[in-house]
Amino acid sequence: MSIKYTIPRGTFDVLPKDSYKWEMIETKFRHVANRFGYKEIITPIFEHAEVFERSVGDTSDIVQKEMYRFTDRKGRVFALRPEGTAPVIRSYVENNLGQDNSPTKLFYIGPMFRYDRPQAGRSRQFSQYGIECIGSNNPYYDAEVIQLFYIFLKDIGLQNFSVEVNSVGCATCSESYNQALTEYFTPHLEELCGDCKNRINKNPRRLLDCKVHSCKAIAEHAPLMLDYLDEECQNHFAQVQYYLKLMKVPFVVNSRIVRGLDYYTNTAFEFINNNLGAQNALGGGGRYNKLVEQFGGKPTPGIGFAGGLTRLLISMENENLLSDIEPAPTIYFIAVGEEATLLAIDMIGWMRKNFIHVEFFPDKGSLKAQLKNANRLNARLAIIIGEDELKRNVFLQKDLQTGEQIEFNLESFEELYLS
RNA sequence: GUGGUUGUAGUUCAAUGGCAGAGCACCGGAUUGUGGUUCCGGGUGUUGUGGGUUCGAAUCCCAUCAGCCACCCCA
Repeated sequence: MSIKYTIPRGTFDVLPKDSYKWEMIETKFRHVANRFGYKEIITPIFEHAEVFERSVGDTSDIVQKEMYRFTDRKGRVFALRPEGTAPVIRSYVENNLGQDNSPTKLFYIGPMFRYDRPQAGRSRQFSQYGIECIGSNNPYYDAEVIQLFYIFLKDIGLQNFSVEVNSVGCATCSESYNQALTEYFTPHLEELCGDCKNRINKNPRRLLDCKVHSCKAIAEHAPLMLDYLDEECQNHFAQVQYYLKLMKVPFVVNSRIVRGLDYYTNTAFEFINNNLGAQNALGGGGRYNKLVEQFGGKPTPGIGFAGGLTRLLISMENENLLSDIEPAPTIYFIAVGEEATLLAIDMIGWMRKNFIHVEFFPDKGSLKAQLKNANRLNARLAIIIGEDELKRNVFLQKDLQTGEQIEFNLESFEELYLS
């Protein structure tokens, strides 16, 4: 008896027709990151659960509802990583990466896991690419991080997205702002939705984000974070914008950006693509000046972003950036008869050693079927060797675009294909 | 976690409770050794899964799984 297995909910296989697109995007990202001086870091897919609980915030949805937690044989509690920053900071501190004075620039690409109801652009295992710049509070780096993301998307050819920036302030302005918000919303308490009634004390900032109409109307006139920044934070934000203009990165200030992870301070930003539907964020990030300390390192500022690979692919598909780039073979080899096949195996081995993309299907059937297949694979040339050619010590090379067919001596084979 | 919606061939989709079909793709032939165009032929299926109602279920009912959409959350 055989059982048919199915893939776990909210996951997907990246099939050959798509995997080369993934690879292409990853390669482009690596190139851009390298150009900016970022180096790749690869951390495990699971960590001690505490790594996330303490940094992402133990009241956040990610930790409370969405983390894949498990216990190993010795009772240690681990979690599949729901995001990339915390592991990088853990590694930064654990390995003392901040030795030289300049900021440490790291990037990563890999799968993340969150237990959530699947939807377009949202799955339980998803791939993120991201960078972290650790060791400087210079607003230049805030701008540089945003610039890198921007250049990466432009590099890939994406047109339709916008950059939104905000500042959520440091701990001090954050506190006075939260207070102002609570004061503003409390008189309206009865008009708010149930969720917002709960949120008002826990995290009043979330009320700004609520999609319920009545709440939205009230929130419209709520005090703005930007008005509660202290002088230092105001300055910082102004300089970030100044540098962004200098870098010619178009952006808008959106004072409503509220990041879902607790560790953000000062600069917060999102890259939005409105063709994506409800899950419209291509990526986002911000500054986290207290995070390294939280992990037991000495006080060190940092900033970074993370983007979703699948969402990027969806956006690119929408803008038709992914057609016709599947790699096609240079040569399709056809051998007819046993003796010719033996010779073919030898010749094909030589070609592959010499970096030529050769396709060969010894059991494909008739010459007709073989050529049909060559055509489907979009091969440039076909090499044909049958009994007749073998006798005369030659092989046929057919140009599959023009149909032109030339006969070559077998001896000239290596010389012909060396260039 | 909540609400809505969909599930039929490889794929896109048809089929009043009454023989499960079409386009594309695929395979074979016309041409026994020459592709892309053309012509001829071939349906490749556990109707997501499991129950129930019925003489009879792709169709109605229940459950379940999965996709999609929105909430939520965020990448």
